Amino acid sequence: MAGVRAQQKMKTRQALIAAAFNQLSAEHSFSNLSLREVAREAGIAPTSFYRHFKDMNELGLTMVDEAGLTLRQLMRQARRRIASGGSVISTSVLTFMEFIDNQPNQFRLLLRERSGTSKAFRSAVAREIKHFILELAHYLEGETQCDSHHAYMQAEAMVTIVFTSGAEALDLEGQSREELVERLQWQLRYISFGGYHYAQKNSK
Amino acid sequence: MAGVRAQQKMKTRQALIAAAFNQLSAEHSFSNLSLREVAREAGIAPTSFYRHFKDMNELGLTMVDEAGLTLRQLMRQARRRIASGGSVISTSVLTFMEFIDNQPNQFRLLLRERSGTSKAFRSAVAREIKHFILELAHYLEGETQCDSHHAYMQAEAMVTIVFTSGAEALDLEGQSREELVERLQWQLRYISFGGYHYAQKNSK
DNA sequence: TATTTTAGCGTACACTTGTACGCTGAGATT
DNA sequence: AATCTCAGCGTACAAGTGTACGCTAAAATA
Repeated sequence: MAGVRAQQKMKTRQALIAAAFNQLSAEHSFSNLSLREVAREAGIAPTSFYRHFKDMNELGLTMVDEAGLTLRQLMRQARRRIASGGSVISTSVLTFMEFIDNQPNQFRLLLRERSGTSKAFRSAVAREIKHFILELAHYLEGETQCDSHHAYMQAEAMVTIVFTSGAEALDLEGQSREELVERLQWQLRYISFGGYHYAQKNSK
Repeated sequence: MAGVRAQQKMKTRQALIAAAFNQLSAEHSFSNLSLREVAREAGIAPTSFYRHFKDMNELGLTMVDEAGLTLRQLMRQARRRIASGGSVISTSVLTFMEFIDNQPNQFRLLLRERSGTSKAFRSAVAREIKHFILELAHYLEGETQCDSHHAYMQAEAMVTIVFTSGAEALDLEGQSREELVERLQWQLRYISFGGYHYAQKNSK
């Protein structure tokens, strides 16, 4: 019961996903990908694509899931680093920047399809980002004892800013990138401080 | 010297631009547009397109400029409203939401091409948004006497959040949209308050 | 061992795309 | 009035697209 067959199928399925991610770049978004080119890079005939996915859309949604998974692993990693004594803000930012450097195409997918042309994609990405926000909100709530609604809004604002800065970071290197990170950290402090203030005020 | 000729040319040029904007929608982004379809809607032969633009790219950049212009007019309008006694935050948010309702496709263009597949587009959009940020930063600097670097970072964070909320607003209506606006306003208050605090602290 | 299942292939087809090329006729210029 | 300019057209083509259909061989099942 080795399942030689199923194993091989999984392998080319992964090859398709890998090929698709690989064809994403600064100049190539998901909607630019063609079934035929993806199949070609994965080493199968165009028509064999359908043995794995009904559609390019189905492939894409799978890719969003994969990127979401990476994002969650990232969060866990950041939490570990913070727990072992890192500054919250700079550790989080650093971790996120590593994500962008290591998996730029996963990030690009989330970034672009968040406001892309398919509602299914937009919802899928929104769902992944919401996980991210909720995690952060939960953390903030525990840490600062503010009410949960304020914690959520604070987390949402932070994630928004981190994401957008990530997008800009994709086009930058070296000095100007460090400046970006610096700005981002200040902006997070603004939100943190302001959020703390209003949450306190409101809880009275 | 009526310039009948030039006048007519301008007219079909505008028809092309209008057709292109019209074909943008939630399900259709600029890179999905085809030269032929745009020409068809504008009522000219595909090959006549080249009498006006070298490229679809050139058309697109023109469209970004136009959207940027709208954005600047918007700012002026918001300033007038504030000057005549409106709350800064709620007036700004309201004005921006009007933009999204009135010119959703101009907004979509800026939103998507900001992280799109053409560097030229990304830079063009970034330039327009930078105007927006600088205007706001200037206003904040004058209003709160904080140092200009902090004012800039504050403005940048605000614009980022407003833009992203705008993107979400495109998919929402009624109740949930009002909730979004409510959240957005809180988030802006966070930044405003936090920004004020750090700017003060730093200027000593 | 005989039978069924299925991942992958090749061919074929109907479309759509961008754009090269040369023509025309109505304004502009002289 | 004679000439020039040029916005718009029609034809044509090569390239690329998604996918329907039927085949094959190897793995799975009986």
